[in-house]
Amino acid sequence: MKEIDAVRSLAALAQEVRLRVFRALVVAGQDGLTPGALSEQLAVPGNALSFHLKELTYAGLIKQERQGRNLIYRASFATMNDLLGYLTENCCQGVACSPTANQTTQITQTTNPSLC
Amino acid sequence: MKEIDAVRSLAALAQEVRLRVFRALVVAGQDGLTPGALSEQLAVPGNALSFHLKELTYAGLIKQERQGRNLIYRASFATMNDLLGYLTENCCQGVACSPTANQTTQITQTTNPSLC
DNA sequence: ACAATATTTCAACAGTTGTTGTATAGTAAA
DNA sequence: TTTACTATACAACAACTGTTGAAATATTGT
Repeated sequence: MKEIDAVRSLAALAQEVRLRVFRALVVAGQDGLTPGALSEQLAVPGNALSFHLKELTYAGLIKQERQGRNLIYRASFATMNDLLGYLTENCCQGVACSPTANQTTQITQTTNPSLC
Repeated sequence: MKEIDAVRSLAALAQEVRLRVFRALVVAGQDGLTPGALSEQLAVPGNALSFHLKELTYAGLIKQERQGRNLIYRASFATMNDLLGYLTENCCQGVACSPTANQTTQITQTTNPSLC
Protein backbone atom coordinates (compact mmCIF):
# COMPACT_ATOMS: atom_id res chain seq x y z
CA MET A 1 0.00 0.00 0.00
CA LYS A 2 1.21 3.48 -0.91
CA GLU A 3 1.05 6.49 1.35
CA ILE A 4 -1.60 8.17 -0.75
CA ASP A 5 -3.86 5.12 -0.52
CA ALA A 6 -3.42 4.97 3.23
CA VAL A 7 -4.27 8.66 3.60
CA ARG A 8 -7.31 8.20 1.37
CA SER A 9 -8.54 5.23 3.40
CA LEU A 10 -7.94 6.92 6.73
CA ALA A 11 -9.70 10.07 5.57
CA ALA A 12 -12.63 7.97 4.44
CA LEU A 13 -12.92 6.39 7.89
CA ALA A 14 -12.35 9.64 9.77
CA GLN A 15 -15.97 10.65 9.66
CA GLU A 16 -18.73 9.59 11.99
CA VAL A 17 -21.24 8.37 9.42
CA ARG A 18 -18.67 6.60 7.27
CA LEU A 19 -17.06 4.93 10.27
CA ARG A 20 -20.47 3.61 11.34
CA VAL A 21 -21.21 2.41 7.84
CA PHE A 22 -17.89 0.66 7.57
CA ARG A 23 -18.18 -1.00 10.96
CA ALA A 24 -21.70 -2.13 10.15
CA LEU A 25 -20.39 -3.69 6.93
CA VAL A 26 -17.51 -5.34 8.80
CA VAL A 27 -20.04 -6.93 11.14
CA ALA A 28 -22.30 -7.93 8.25
CA GLY A 29 -19.41 -9.72 6.56
CA GLN A 30 -20.08 -11.60 3.32
CA ASP A 31 -23.82 -10.93 3.46
CA GLY A 32 -23.26 -7.21 3.06
CA LEU A 33 -26.00 -4.61 3.40
CA THR A 34 -28.12 -2.51 1.04
CA PRO A 35 -28.14 1.30 1.20
CA GLY A 36 -31.75 1.04 2.31
CA ALA A 37 -30.86 -1.19 5.24
CA LEU A 38 -27.96 1.06 6.20
CA SER A 39 -30.07 4.17 5.89
CA GLU A 40 -32.64 2.73 8.26
CA GLN A 41 -30.20 1.12 10.68
CA LEU A 42 -28.04 4.23 11.02
CA ALA A 43 -30.79 6.83 10.54
CA VAL A 44 -28.92 8.61 7.75
CA PRO A 45 -30.83 10.26 4.85
CA GLY A 46 -30.44 8.44 1.55
CA ASN A 47 -28.62 11.14 -0.33
CA ALA A 48 -26.12 11.70 2.48
CA LEU A 49 -25.55 7.97 2.75
CA SER A 50 -24.98 7.74 -0.97
CA PHE A 51 -22.34 10.43 -0.75
CA HIS A 52 -20.52 8.59 2.01
CA LEU A 53 -20.77 5.21 0.30
CA LYS A 54 -19.15 6.79 -2.73
CA GLU A 55 -16.30 8.07 -0.59
CA LEU A 56 -15.73 4.67 0.98
CA THR A 57 -15.87 3.04 -2.43
CA TYR A 58 -13.39 5.54 -3.84
CA ALA A 59 -11.03 4.69 -0.99
CA GLY A 60 -11.39 1.00 -1.84
CA LEU A 61 -12.72 0.13 1.60
CA ILE A 62 -16.04 -1.19 0.35
CA LYS A 63 -17.34 -2.82 -2.83
CA GLN A 64 -20.76 -2.81 -4.42
CA GLU A 65 -22.67 -5.41 -6.38
CA ARG A 66 -26.07 -5.05 -7.94
CA GLN A 67 -28.76 -7.55 -7.04
CA GLY A 68 -31.99 -6.78 -8.79
CA ARG A 69 -33.20 -3.40 -7.73
CA ASN A 70 -30.86 -3.31 -4.76
CA LEU A 71 -27.17 -2.74 -4.39
CA ILE A 72 -25.25 -4.82 -1.91
CA TYR A 73 -22.29 -3.16 -0.22
CA ARG A 74 -19.56 -5.19 1.45
CA ALA A 75 -16.41 -4.25 3.36
CA SER A 76 -13.21 -4.94 1.45
CA PHE A 77 -11.20 -6.97 3.92
CA ALA A 78 -8.13 -7.05 1.70
CA THR A 79 -7.83 -3.26 1.57
CA MET A 80 -8.45 -2.99 5.28
CA ASN A 81 -5.71 -5.45 6.09
CA ASP A 82 -3.30 -3.63 3.82
CA LEU A 83 -4.06 -0.50 5.77
CA LEU A 84 -3.54 -2.17 9.13
CA GLY A 85 -0.25 -3.52 7.87
CA TYR A 86 0.84 -0.12 6.65
CA LEU A 87 0.18 1.44 10.03
CA THR A 88 2.17 -1.12 11.96
CA GLU A 89 5.03 -1.63 9.53
CA ASN A 90 8.54 -2.01 10.94
CA CYS A 91 7.36 -1.28 14.43
CA CYS A 92 10.18 -0.61 16.90
CA GLN A 93 12.89 -1.05 14.28
CA GLY A 94 11.87 -4.66 13.90
CA VAL A 95 12.91 -5.48 17.45
CA ALA A 96 10.30 -6.90 19.82
CA CYS A 97 8.96 -3.86 21.62
CA SER A 98 7.49 -5.71 24.55
CA PRO A 99 8.48 -8.87 26.39
CA THR A 100 5.00 -10.37 26.11
CA ALA A 101 3.47 -9.99 22.71
CA ASN A 102 3.91 -11.01 19.14
CA GLN A 103 0.47 -10.87 17.63
CA THR A 104 -1.27 -9.40 14.62
CA THR A 105 -4.74 -7.95 14.14
CA GLN A 106 -6.16 -8.88 10.80
CA ILE A 107 -9.81 -8.90 10.00
CA THR A 108 -9.37 -11.80 7.66
CA GLN A 109 -6.85 -13.89 5.77
CA THR A 110 -3.89 -12.19 4.07
CA THR A 111 -0.20 -11.44 4.11
CA ASN A 112 1.39 -10.76 7.44
CA PRO A 113 2.59 -7.25 8.25
CA SER A 114 5.94 -6.77 9.94
CA LEU A 115 5.39 -6.08 13.56
CA CYS A 116 7.07 -6.35 16.86
CA MET B 1 -12.67 3.13 22.63
CA LYS B 2 -15.57 5.42 21.81
CA GLU B 3 -16.61 6.44 18.33
CA ILE B 4 -15.50 10.01 18.84
CA ASP B 5 -12.01 8.90 19.86
CA ALA B 6 -11.75 6.65 16.85
CA VAL B 7 -12.80 9.46 14.51
CA ARG B 8 -10.32 11.80 16.16
CA SER B 9 -7.48 9.30 15.79
CA LEU B 10 -8.33 8.46 12.21
CA ALA B 11 -8.58 12.14 11.29
CA ALA B 12 -5.20 12.72 12.89
CA LEU B 13 -3.66 9.99 10.74
CA ALA B 14 -5.48 11.00 7.57
CA GLN B 15 -2.90 13.58 6.60
CA GLU B 16 0.35 13.00 4.74
CA VAL B 17 2.70 14.73 7.18
CA ARG B 18 1.07 13.33 10.29
CA LEU B 19 0.97 9.81 8.87
CA ARG B 20 4.70 10.05 8.13
CA VAL B 21 5.40 11.38 11.58
CA PHE B 22 3.40 8.63 13.22
CA ARG B 23 4.99 5.89 11.15
CA ALA B 24 8.45 7.26 11.91
CA LEU B 25 7.61 7.18 15.61
CA VAL B 26 6.27 3.63 15.33
CA VAL B 27 9.56 2.57 13.78
CA ALA B 28 11.57 4.51 16.38
CA GLY B 29 9.75 2.68 19.17
CA GLN B 30 10.77 3.37 22.76
CA ASP B 31 13.64 5.64 21.72
CA GLY B 32 11.24 8.16 20.25
CA LEU B 33 12.33 11.19 18.23
CA THR B 34 12.73 14.93 18.81
CA PRO B 35 10.85 17.51 16.71
CA GLY B 36 14.23 18.56 15.36
CA ALA B 37 15.04 15.06 14.18
CA LEU B 38 11.59 14.65 12.65
CA SER B 39 11.78 18.05 10.97
CA GLU B 40 15.05 17.11 9.33
CA GLN B 41 14.14 13.51 8.49
CA LEU B 42 10.78 14.42 6.94
CA ALA B 43 11.75 17.85 5.56
CA VAL B 44 8.87 19.61 7.28
CA PRO B 45 9.23 23.21 8.55
CA GLY B 46 9.33 23.48 12.34
CA ASN B 47 6.11 25.42 12.80
CA ALA B 48 4.13 23.10 10.56
CA LEU B 49 5.56 20.08 12.34
CA SER B 50 4.63 21.55 15.70
CA PHE B 51 1.06 21.97 14.51
CA HIS B 52 0.85 18.37 13.42
CA LEU B 53 2.49 17.01 16.57
CA LYS B 54 -0.14 18.85 18.56
CA GLU B 55 -2.88 17.22 16.52
CA LEU B 56 -1.43 13.76 17.03
CA THR B 57 -1.02 14.44 20.74
CA TYR B 58 -4.59 15.67 21.00
CA ALA B 59 -5.75 12.43 19.41
CA GLY B 60 -3.73 10.47 21.96
CA LEU B 61 -1.64 8.76 19.30
CA ILE B 62 1.68 10.15 20.53
CA LYS B 63 3.11 11.28 23.86
CA GLN B 64 5.81 13.82 24.68
CA GLU B 65 8.44 13.95 27.39
CA ARG B 66 10.95 16.71 28.03
CA GLN B 67 14.62 15.86 28.15
CA GLY B 68 16.72 18.94 28.80
CA ARG B 69 16.20 21.37 25.95
CA ASN B 70 14.61 18.72 23.77
CA LEU B 71 11.23 17.07 23.70
CA ILE B 72 11.00 13.37 22.93
CA TYR B 73 7.91 12.18 21.09
CA ARG B 74 6.83 8.55 21.13
CA ALA B 75 3.97 6.64 19.52
CA SER B 76 1.28 5.55 21.97
CA PHE B 77 0.93 1.85 21.23
CA ALA B 78 -1.97 1.40 23.61
CA THR B 79 -4.13 3.97 21.82
CA MET B 80 -3.17 2.55 18.45
CA ASN B 81 -4.17 -0.94 19.44
CA ASP B 82 -7.47 0.29 20.79
CA LEU B 83 -8.09 1.86 17.42
CA LEU B 84 -7.19 -1.29 15.50
CA GLY B 85 -9.51 -3.25 17.76
CA TYR B 86 -12.32 -0.79 17.23
CA LEU B 87 -12.03 -1.10 13.46
CA THR B 88 -12.16 -4.88 13.44
CA GLU B 89 -14.72 -5.42 16.19
CA ASN B 90 -17.31 -8.16 15.74
CA CYS B 91 -16.13 -8.86 12.23
CA CYS B 92 -18.49 -11.08 10.23
CA GLN B 93 -20.99 -11.38 13.07
CA GLY B 94 -18.36 -13.22 15.06
CA VAL B 95 -18.30 -16.10 12.63
CA ALA B 96 -15.04 -17.00 10.94
CA CYS B 97 -15.14 -15.09 7.69
CA SER B 98 -12.54 -17.12 5.85
CA PRO B 99 -11.54 -20.77 5.98
CA THR B 100 -7.86 -19.97 6.46
CA ALA B 101 -7.22 -17.22 8.95
CA ASN B 102 -7.62 -16.37 12.56
CA GLN B 103 -4.98 -13.78 13.27
CA THR B 104 -4.68 -10.37 14.88
CA THR B 105 -2.55 -7.35 14.05
CA GLN B 106 -1.37 -5.58 17.12
CA ILE B 107 1.63 -3.36 17.26
CA THR B 108 2.38 -4.40 20.78
CA GLN B 109 1.04 -6.20 23.84
CA THR B 110 -2.58 -5.65 24.87
CA THR B 111 -6.08 -6.99 25.02
CA ASN B 112 -7.32 -8.98 22.11
CA PRO B 113 -10.02 -7.52 19.85
CA SER B 114 -12.86 -9.70 18.62
CA LEU B 115 -12.17 -10.80 15.10
CA CYS B 116 -13.04 -13.47 12.68
C1' DA C 1 -46.67 2.37 -20.54
C1' DC C 2 -47.29 3.73 -15.74
C1' DA C 3 -46.53 3.97 -10.93
C1' DA C 4 -43.73 2.79 -7.00
C1' DT C 5 -39.39 1.96 -4.97
C1' DA C 6 -34.36 2.32 -4.59
C1' DT C 7 -30.45 4.88 -5.24
C1' DT C 8 -27.58 8.47 -7.01
C1' DT C 9 -26.39 13.23 -8.72
C1' DC C 10 -26.05 18.18 -8.50
C1' DA C 11 -25.64 22.98 -6.69
C1' DA C 12 -25.09 26.02 -2.86
C1' DC C 13 -23.81 27.15 1.62
C1' DA C 14 -21.46 26.97 6.19
C1' DG C 15 -17.82 25.05 8.59
C1' DT C 16 -13.22 22.97 9.01
C1' DT C 17 -8.32 22.22 7.78
C1' DG C 18 -3.39 23.04 6.31
C1' DT C 19 0.14 26.36 5.05
C1' DT C 20 2.83 30.34 5.56
C1' DG C 21 5.00 34.19 7.83
C1' DT C 22 5.86 36.33 12.06
C1' DA C 23 6.23 36.53 16.91
C1' DT C 24 6.84 34.38 21.45
C1' DA C 25 8.57 31.21 25.21
C1' DG C 26 11.68 28.04 27.36
C1' DT C 27 16.51 25.98 27.91
C1' DA C 28 21.45 25.88 27.93
C1' DA C 29 26.19 27.43 27.28
C1' DA C 30 29.65 31.21 27.17
C1' DT D 1 23.01 38.27 30.97
C1' DT D 2 23.65 37.79 26.38
C1' DT D 3 23.43 34.65 22.62
C1' DA D 4 21.97 30.62 20.25
C1' DC D 5 18.95 26.95 19.87
C1' DT D 6 14.59 24.43 20.25
C1' DA D 7 9.91 24.46 20.09
C1' DT D 8 5.32 26.46 20.13
C1' DA D 9 1.53 30.03 19.23
C1' DC D 10 -1.10 33.18 16.40
C1' DA D 11 -3.39 35.39 12.31
C1' DA D 12 -4.80 35.23 7.57
C1' DC D 13 -5.76 33.02 3.49
C1' DA D 14 -6.95 29.34 0.08
C1' DA D 15 -8.69 24.78 -0.31
C1' DC D 16 -11.48 21.06 1.09
C1' DT D 17 -15.64 18.74 3.39
C1' DG D 18 -20.43 17.64 4.91
C1' DT D 19 -25.30 18.77 4.74
C1' DT D 20 -29.46 19.93 2.60
C1' DG D 21 -33.07 20.21 -0.86
C1' DA D 22 -34.46 19.28 -5.42
C1' DA D 23 -34.00 16.56 -9.45
C1' DA D 24 -32.60 12.54 -12.13
C1' DT D 25 -31.75 7.57 -13.10
C1' DA D 26 -32.66 2.66 -12.77
C1' DT D 27 -35.41 -1.45 -11.68
C1' DT D 28 -39.60 -3.98 -10.75
C1' DG D 29 -44.56 -5.07 -10.69
C1' DT D 30 -49.25 -3.98 -12.58
